[in-house]
Amino acid sequence: MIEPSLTDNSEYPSLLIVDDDEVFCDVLSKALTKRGFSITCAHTIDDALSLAEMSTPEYAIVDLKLSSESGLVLVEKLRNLDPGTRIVMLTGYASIATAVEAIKLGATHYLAKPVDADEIMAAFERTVGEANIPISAHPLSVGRLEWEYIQRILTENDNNISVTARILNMHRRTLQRKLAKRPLRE
Amino acid sequence: MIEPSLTDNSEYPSLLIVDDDEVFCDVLSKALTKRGFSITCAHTIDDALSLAEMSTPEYAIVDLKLSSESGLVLVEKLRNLDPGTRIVMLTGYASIATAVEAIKLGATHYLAKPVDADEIMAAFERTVGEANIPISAHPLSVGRLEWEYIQRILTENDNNISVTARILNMHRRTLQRKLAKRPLRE
DNA sequence: TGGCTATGCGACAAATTGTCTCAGGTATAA
DNA sequence: TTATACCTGAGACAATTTGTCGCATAGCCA
Repeated sequence: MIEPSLTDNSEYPSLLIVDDDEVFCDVLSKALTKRGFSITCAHTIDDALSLAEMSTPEYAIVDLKLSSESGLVLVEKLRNLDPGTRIVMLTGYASIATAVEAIKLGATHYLAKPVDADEIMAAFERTVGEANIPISAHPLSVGRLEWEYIQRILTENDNNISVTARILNMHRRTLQRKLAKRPLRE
Repeated sequence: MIEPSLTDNSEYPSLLIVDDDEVFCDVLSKALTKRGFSITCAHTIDDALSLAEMSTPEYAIVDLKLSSESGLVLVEKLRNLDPGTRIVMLTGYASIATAVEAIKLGATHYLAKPVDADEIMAAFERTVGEANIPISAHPLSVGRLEWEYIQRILTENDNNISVTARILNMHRRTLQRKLAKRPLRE
């Protein structure tokens, strides 16, 4: 569903939110409007593209897991439309593999849900280097390691679950279930 | 310690390995020499820079956690010396935040240890989008990966099972049982 | 000796996997 | 169009693996 903002021609910077979770879009939309953005929401890649082609947004927030297709392709297309667009990729299924891919495709930043509006704002502002990232003292938990590894093989194989399961010598049903679960925090 | 390769002027592509773990450097060095690279190793950022300034490497493998400083600054500097250098960042303490930063600084890829030489090779080759050519020989099965990882953390902690279990966020009883089982092949 | 921690292992419940099975989807070749 | 060959999500149920407790033993240190 396309929901053009009522303040399209405003002086406020335009920001496109793309997420299939409508509730999430609404909440985020309100929070960012209050912070001075002119918000537009889209719930599918096609809608997002239509909107962006009409008027390329200055900022964009894209969810990685959009129904069928990956939000990654949208990042690439938005970038092609306007290399100046600042894009933050958001996802509840964060992994190093997709983060690497997102940044290489031109995303400005990559954040794991849950996030709040302030973190997103900070992500838009940030430039390389000025962040002093603590090198985590602790190694990944085995569960997390497994998640990262699976994600890596999965992206290397075009997100083909069957192939990945075979490569990993793991039952497809099991892979399905692991992927359905959110990655454990930490 | 600076260890210039004996085949500096060879026809082989030059590859600089920067990791403070000497054993790891040696092992990796041998594996990559066999694959046709002219390897040089450095264990500190300063050494790495000295070497790179003398002759910028075509490829580089940089560990994130180098003694005091972060390997991230090295990525940036190597890139400044020669934007064409392909850099893979490696780390036993992977996190999404550092992965994002590494890629933004110009790293070609970011991998969590344990990795094998083939995976690193694949990372060098890969470019955005065209990703999936690697009929990677045989990535480790998740079970095998877990075993390798557990062994590493275990030795890093003096073979203390209780401590390792806590770090890995895994029940001690479970770790006991996993260790009791022999490592599954493949 | 008491306090603290590590270790091995038995037992049972809780959770995760392996298997099998269906019911679509999506290509491609005949 | 039909056939063939994949891929995918999901239900159901048994087989395994984990999480949890508990307990006895052992080393260390004040």
